[in-house]
Amino acid sequence: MQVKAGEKVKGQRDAEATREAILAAGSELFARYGFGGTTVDLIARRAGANKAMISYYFGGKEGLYERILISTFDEAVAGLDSLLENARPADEMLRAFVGMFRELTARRPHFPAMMVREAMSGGRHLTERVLPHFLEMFVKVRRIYEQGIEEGTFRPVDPVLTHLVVLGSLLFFFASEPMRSRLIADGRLPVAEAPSTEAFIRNLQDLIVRGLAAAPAPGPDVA
Amino acid sequence: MQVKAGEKVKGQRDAEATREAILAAGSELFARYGFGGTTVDLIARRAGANKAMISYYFGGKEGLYERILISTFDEAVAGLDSLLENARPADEMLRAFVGMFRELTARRPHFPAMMVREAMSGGRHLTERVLPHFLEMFVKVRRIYEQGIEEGTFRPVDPVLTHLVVLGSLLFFFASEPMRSRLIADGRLPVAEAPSTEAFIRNLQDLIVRGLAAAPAPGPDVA
DNA sequence: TTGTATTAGACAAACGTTTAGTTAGAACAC
DNA sequence: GTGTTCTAACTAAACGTTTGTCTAATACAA
Repeated sequence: MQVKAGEKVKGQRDAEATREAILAAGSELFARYGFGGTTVDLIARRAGANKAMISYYFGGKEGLYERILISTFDEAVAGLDSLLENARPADEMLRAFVGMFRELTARRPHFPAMMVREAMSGGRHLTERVLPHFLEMFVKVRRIYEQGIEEGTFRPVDPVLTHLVVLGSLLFFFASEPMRSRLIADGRLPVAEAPSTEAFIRNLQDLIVRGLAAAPAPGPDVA
Repeated sequence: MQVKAGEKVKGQRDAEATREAILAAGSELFARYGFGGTTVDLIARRAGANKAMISYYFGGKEGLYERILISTFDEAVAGLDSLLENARPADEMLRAFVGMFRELTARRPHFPAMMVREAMSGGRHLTERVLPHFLEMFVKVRRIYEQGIEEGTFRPVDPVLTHLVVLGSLLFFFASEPMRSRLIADGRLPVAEAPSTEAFIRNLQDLIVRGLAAAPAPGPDVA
């Protein structure tokens, strides 16, 4: 992708490209197999680099993992910030949040699995440097639900519990993509191709907004 | 828990108890840290057994993992079967499914994390012996949505996409328990104690049934 | 004694990291 | 330009550790 040139004196072939290749390979493998389920050897091979380069550039396997975690979560926080800038009715905000999440995963396909893994392990690798970014994300979304209840758009539900439903749906859908594509490739599922991401997103948006509605039922469109 | 006694000749102290202890320790650690993130040494220590016992009883680490997977999924299938025996309106069935899932996790606390891990890895350990049980589960739940649409209780939604929302919510809620309890223990969350499971289940049931309703809005009770 | 249960230790393979050395571009002197 | 020096980029090999499994010996109930 984008290589910051000129900034540093280039030693040999393409320093930044190697870094990026390692980051990409690491993201993919860590997301899929977890920290313990991946070897630096495999990461290096997929990146087309020598495995010593991982220590050289990132200070080791742990350093690489943490770097990937931070940059991934940071991007999520940035997406949320731009979303919350201009206030709108809560139901629109909620739809926008789901849409934003979808765009985020288009740029960072491994964000959901990384987040789920951290959630399951109790944040084994969520160091003091990452945790604040992580928590920030949670607090910000919560405001959407509280606003919806205040303005009367939503029923008086528990914001935290409701957010867990939305977030869980999104995370699981994207994180479980490997399973779906494997089952479909093996012909073990009755469908010919994977469900479209767009259809899932629309389905979730409608389901949640309808489920939260204080009034009988709104409805921009029915799927 | 329950020890099947008398079935086999007991050699020394308590053969079955050792097996059970290993199974329990393995379930907990595999669920939390994954297959690669756990060592047989740790499992053995937590089970109070010698690590050679894992090979002795289960044919090694992989054998133990697979055994845990199978028995866990089998219990889920059994729970579903008993649920689908007596037909009721689809919205009731859906509430019952969510409730059944909750009871299942009470008996098998590590089922959600195990399932999520398999989904993320593309079923790395889902061998030919486990897969059928896994798929059976999916097909059975799908019927609930199809029935609801047929009988007019639900809007005409995509059954697979909708099920992904429900399942994802449930799996993530239970699988992410380690993260929540850690954050609360560290005082990093504004709440004093973890949200109650019952509250989450009720919240999800109401949200989904309302979100799927064809008619304006039913509602046994509002949380 | 017989057979199951259990253990400590040995073992090779796999792993992450370090090291020593090589390559090649850039900077400088002339 | 030419030659020299310097340094970042990179590699292959080695290292020490960890890991899962296997072995030989032991404990004990039947």
